[in-house]
Amino acid sequence: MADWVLHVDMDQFIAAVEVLRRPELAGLPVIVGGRGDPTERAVVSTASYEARAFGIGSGMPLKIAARKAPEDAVFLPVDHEAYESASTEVMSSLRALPGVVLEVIGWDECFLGVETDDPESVARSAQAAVLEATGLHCSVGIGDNKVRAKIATEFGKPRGVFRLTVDNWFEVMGDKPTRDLWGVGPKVQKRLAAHGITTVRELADADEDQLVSEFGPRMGVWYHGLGSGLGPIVVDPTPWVARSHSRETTFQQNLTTPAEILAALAELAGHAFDDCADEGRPVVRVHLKVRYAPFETKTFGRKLAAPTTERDEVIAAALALGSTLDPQREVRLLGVRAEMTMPDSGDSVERTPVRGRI
DNA sequence: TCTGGGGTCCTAGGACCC
DNA sequence: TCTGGGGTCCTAGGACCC
Repeated sequence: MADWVLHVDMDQFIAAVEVLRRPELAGLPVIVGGRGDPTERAVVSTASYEARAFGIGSGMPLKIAARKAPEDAVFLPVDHEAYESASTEVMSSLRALPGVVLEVIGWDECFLGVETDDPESVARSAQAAVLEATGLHCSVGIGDNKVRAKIATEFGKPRGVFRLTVDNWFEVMGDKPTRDLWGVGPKVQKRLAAHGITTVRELADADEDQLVSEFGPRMGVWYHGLGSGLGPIVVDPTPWVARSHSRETTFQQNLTTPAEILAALAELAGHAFDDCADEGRPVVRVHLKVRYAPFETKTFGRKLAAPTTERDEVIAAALALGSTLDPQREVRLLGVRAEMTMPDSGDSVERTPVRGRI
């Protein structure tokens, strides 16, 4: 028996949840984002496969999506609670599978660790369990580590299963652009290309010292290994613990006066503090994010003199940071992040340098 | 043509200490 | 007249993910 990593990813999760509770939307282009008003400043969270056929995708401004969408397209507001509860059902149905360890990595995806000689059979059981419990479909990637399992899923979509291991890695991925690797975005793709590295195979064959001098000791080694599909194998069921909470808002009309900006900051800081307080942990640091119109973003923060559980102190810290903003410029987005103390847990966990939850 | 909101982690460089 | 070298902490910024 061998150890396998399965990556379970829901198909068009948010759109599927919406269609499930409104069966009359089945087969229509469904676009979920913002408050569901395509004339507002907001972006697409998820588009159904029918909408994707018109070139609409996640992250696209709703205004653009509206232009591409056909007459019968349906725009819906984001309903976090509905997706949260669907997500919980999905995860519990998977956790109930015999012999699996589950690590949640997002609303609609997770890793399963399992020891078996027939990972495809486990994958099919996972799909059946999720469908039975929720009426939703998912795809499953099978790998000999997390990186390969995660990438395999894309080849399984929709509703399929795909296996990617050291044996077929280069055959499947060798000629693909580096951008197809998990953790390589547009910027890193460009910096790699500047070194003559454009494909996965070229990344694997690259000189590691050169990558280290370009990206630093950690990321250089990580990217080099990524070319060969190397990655961690341990699936960690420990519940995820937030390190910080933030609130941000894009204003439909830009803010123009210091008074408006300070009022908005105080409100956001209060919400961010409350999110931390709900976890019973003090705030150690406050960050500000500001997007000046039209589109220049600045972030900066300050460590507090001491960890605090006082709401007023966190708001005061945010306002103090806010007083450094340029009063001459219009503000289109403000965000406040509150970082919390970490619970004592012997912080020796080895992390994967892929940003976001893992 | 217009670009959300919620997160995490890495790196460079300055400050400061010995 | 020439200003080390190592370590740690902090801040700002960048990049990526869902």
